[in-house]
Amino acid sequence: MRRTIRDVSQRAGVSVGTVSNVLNAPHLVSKPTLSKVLEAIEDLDYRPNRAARGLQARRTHLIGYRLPGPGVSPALDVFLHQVVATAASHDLALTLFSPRPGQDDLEALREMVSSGDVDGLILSETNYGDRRVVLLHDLGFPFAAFGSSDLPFDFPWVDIDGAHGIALVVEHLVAQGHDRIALIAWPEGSKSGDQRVDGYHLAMERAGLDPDPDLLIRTNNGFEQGRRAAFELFGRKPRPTAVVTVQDELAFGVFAAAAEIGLRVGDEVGVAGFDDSDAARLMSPGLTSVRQPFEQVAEALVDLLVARLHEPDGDPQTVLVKPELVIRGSTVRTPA
Amino acid sequence: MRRTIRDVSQRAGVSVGTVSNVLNAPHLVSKPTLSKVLEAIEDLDYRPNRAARGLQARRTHLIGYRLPGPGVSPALDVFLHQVVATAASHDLALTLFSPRPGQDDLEALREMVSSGDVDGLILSETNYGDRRVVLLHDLGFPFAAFGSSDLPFDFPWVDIDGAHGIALVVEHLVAQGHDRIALIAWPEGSKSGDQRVDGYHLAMERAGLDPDPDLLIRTNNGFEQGRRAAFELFGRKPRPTAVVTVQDELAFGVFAAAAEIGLRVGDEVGVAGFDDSDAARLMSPGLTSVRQPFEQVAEALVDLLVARLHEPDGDPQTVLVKPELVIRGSTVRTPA
DNA sequence: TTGTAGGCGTTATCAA
DNA sequence: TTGATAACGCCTACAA
Repeated sequence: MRRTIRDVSQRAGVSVGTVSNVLNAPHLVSKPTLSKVLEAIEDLDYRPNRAARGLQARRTHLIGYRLPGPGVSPALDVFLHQVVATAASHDLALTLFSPRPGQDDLEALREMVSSGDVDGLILSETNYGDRRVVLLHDLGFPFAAFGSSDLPFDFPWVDIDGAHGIALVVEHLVAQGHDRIALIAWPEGSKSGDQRVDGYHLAMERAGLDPDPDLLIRTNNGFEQGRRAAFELFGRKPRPTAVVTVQDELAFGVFAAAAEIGLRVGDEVGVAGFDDSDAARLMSPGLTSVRQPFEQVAEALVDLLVARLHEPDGDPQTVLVKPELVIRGSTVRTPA
Repeated sequence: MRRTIRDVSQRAGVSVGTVSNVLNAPHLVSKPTLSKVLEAIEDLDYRPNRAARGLQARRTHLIGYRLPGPGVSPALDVFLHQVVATAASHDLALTLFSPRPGQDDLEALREMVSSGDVDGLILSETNYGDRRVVLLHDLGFPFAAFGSSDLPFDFPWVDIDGAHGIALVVEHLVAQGHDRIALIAWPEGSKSGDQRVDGYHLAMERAGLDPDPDLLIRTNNGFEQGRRAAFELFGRKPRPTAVVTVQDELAFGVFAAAAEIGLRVGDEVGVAGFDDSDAARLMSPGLTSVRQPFEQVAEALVDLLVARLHEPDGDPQTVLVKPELVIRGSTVRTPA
């Protein structure tokens, strides 16, 4: 049974205004009235109606998240869980949306904004010159983005330091005695991809290693892509001693290529990935990989958005979180 | 800029009621008025405010989904995507929730219901005697459940025919010439787990094979659990020729045990899983597994819920979808 | 400290 | 076919 504030007021023998005050400004209410009203609320299992509250306050207490396409986002469950939890702690609920068939991303966004269905938005997979960010910025609509960009204005974002992640991998490999370290990366033009390549170059340089351009291959995500790239790399003379990839699935392609050539992963060639997917843990040998702290990202995104909601004109904050290296058999030689 | 229905009515030179009719009952409006109003809507980029609409109609146009804990639900991205898309086609948006820390599932549910924040709910991981289902049924609140149960009343659910899935696996193995087929299943007491065991028994019987109780091991999810169970099974005399599991990760544990013993998966022992996870595809050999059609489930769940919303007292519908066998190297002998 | 009244944006009702 | 008006449930003034 759904109760209204009026039901409560009648049961407690007070006016609706007083009940409202109990909820929103308890310090204005006398002790006895307070407890009387609280009891009535309890008895009736009353909760304020969000729609009505939102209508009056021009706030929906809802934030929106543009759901990425299937297969795009590793650990979506972890991420969403933390977004929901953090949002709840701010008395906010999360609603998901994605463009309707035939509708483009910007239109979908514009619709979210003009319908007033949400107080703010969380974007992910931000990229160079991201038009969604430009749109929301121009409209002055509160948002926070997962991923930085290269736009001529500041906006609130949270990013994972991919350069640091790849650098951790390279450092680890160097410590293992590797000196011909190859990289399988994405084609140029994605912010997160380029960050990872930068991290590779930086770490190679710091280790005093010459980053041979022949050891950098660019390709899209995928097992087969990784396999093909690995064959190419294994054909180079001298052969790379280790292959780093910007995504786990690429690394599994490298596993396959190594097996076909008869190279033992771990002992004869080091292989590392990025994402710390389930498969990385389950594979044999396990795949050394970079774990992205999605919980932290989720929490930071909501916090940044909430800050925006409260102070739309404050300076946009940004957060860069450091990923973590998970070392497994694929980069470690088994003792003889 | 957020516009109201009043802005539109003024621009079009009609009353707000007429604008509302254009939106909700266009057949009541004359052609010229209609186009005048539509133009004004277009010009102002007007969208009705969901909160206000919901307040008046006692409908929020929001449905809620209880987010399962991280790691529980394979292919959450696929599932959510389809839920969002199907919901959108019914003019419904999806909102996620999960119990606050310290709050139990039933309380969270009760809160969703009494706040009136959502029109209906989608539950997942339904089990025997599911108290959430009982609660919502007793309250008469619209919902649809992913997973059937054993309750003394009917309710709308969608389930994947796990018995059929495991039966497909067994039939496939029999066709490959296997006759000692073991099963690693979950402990008794879960509906979906017991379904899968039933499917095993049924298919064994149909194949004229004696289901040796020594070849059925019950354990919880996990790599290590699968590995231990496999060691036990491989100790039986005569040794099973194939091991079926009710979850992929268990199967990878079997892979590991086989490798340690020196048994070649595929050639010397057949192994099959359930879920068709990414890892199943990426492993070498690939893991034969049962693919669950989560898109279909998602679509059916929303459709069932919508039916409920429109006709709360109709007979609850149920949908049982058939999973699909994906055959990979783990159950196929490589030709010599 | 408590009560009353107006309005948030929409839809439904009823009269014109 | 259209327009005026009263809800829907809540919060914020302001009055008592």
